[in-house]
Amino acid sequence: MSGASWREYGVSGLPPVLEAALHLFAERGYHGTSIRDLAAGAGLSVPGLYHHYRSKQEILRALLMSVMGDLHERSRAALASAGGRPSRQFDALVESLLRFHMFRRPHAFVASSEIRSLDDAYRAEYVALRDEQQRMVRQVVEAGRGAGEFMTPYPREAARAVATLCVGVATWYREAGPLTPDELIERHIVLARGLVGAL
Amino acid sequence: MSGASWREYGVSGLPPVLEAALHLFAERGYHGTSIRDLAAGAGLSVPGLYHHYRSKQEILRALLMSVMGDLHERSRAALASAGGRPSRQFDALVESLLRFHMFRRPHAFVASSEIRSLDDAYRAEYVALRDEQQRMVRQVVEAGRGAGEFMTPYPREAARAVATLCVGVATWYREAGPLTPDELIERHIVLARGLVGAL
DNA sequence: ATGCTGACCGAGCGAGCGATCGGTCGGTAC
DNA sequence: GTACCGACCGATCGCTCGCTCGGTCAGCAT
Repeated sequence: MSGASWREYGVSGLPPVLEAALHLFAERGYHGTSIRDLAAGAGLSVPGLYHHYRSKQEILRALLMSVMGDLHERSRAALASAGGRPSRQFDALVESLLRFHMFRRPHAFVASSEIRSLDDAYRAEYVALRDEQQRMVRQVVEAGRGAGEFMTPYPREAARAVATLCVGVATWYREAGPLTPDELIERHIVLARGLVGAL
Repeated sequence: MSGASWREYGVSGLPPVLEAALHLFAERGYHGTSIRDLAAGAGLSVPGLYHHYRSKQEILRALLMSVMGDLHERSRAALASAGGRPSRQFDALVESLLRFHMFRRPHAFVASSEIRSLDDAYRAEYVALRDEQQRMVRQVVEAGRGAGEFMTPYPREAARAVATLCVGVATWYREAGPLTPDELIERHIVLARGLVGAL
């Protein structure tokens, strides 16, 4: 999760409690999952679980922060590996977002659907990370327009649409689908380029 | 909600209990909302609420079905009002989807985020409605490609992207935003046309 | 006047909730 | 050998959950 390439996705390396929380939250939601479900999923007793985390809320926070940290690290790595041209940066960033939302599908799904279950204090720091992510896309799109590489008349809306498109992958992607991940990525990069009016 | 034009959005006309459920579910989610919250929101006692609905689950079902029914009716009306050319049908369908996700934002949000809280039996009938909605977009895109009006090499993925784009509006749209609804709709129709390669 | 019906409510049920108490146990340090 | 530590558990706390029981009461028909 740390030194690896932004394109590589192995096991997610989450601590056992968070791994269990991930799948339970994805299936039933935070409020639909009890502390006993979490303990059973992690192979622990209820007090055993409280030995590792101070509250149910802290489990949610630790999970969301870990997921957003991973996404953020990969996005920055993708941008950094793409050289100076905005159109190349755009392709890399979109590819990275697509891969993340395919190969970390439950992670991304829980991260976006359980923001509202976070306590106010935690939510603020989380939303800051999420906005920074959005800003990365917007800045690349605006840079591309400035460089004459993207022709969209609405760079702000186009950037948001690109982000929506990538994030939306987590709602429908299935491993058993008719297309390979690489085929899907290629097609969606084409769609994303269409959104920003790439030449 | 019944005989009106697909472009018009007044008060949503939901029964009081469902109106309360809508706002509470949007804010805290189904499992995060108690039957006491619902009763208080509707100005009723707990047994008073059970006089109108047999269970909490049935309240969720009634709400989601009402929302999907409205969406479906408007989409069909939009298509029917657009004449025979696929590109006109596409514009009308996209506009209708965008309007719905702007002016019925909490409705659409709850409908998409609380599917998993529906019991299996109810979920099946709901998903059927949702798939039919998706199919309407796909058929228009494929018809447009067949008629030589859309040039996308990936009609299936483009159709899904258009639907994702429209549905995504419900996650970020705010009345207080810098653009008027009509401006937003115009820009997003341009983006959607870009996705399908409209001429 | 009586009886019926639809719309409600106060009180409270058993079950399950998140969280905590006071432990036990296998290791490591000295 | 003994003192300590992190990792964990059985039992149980006070509370809230979805739901129900046994009513009340206004309005209307007979």
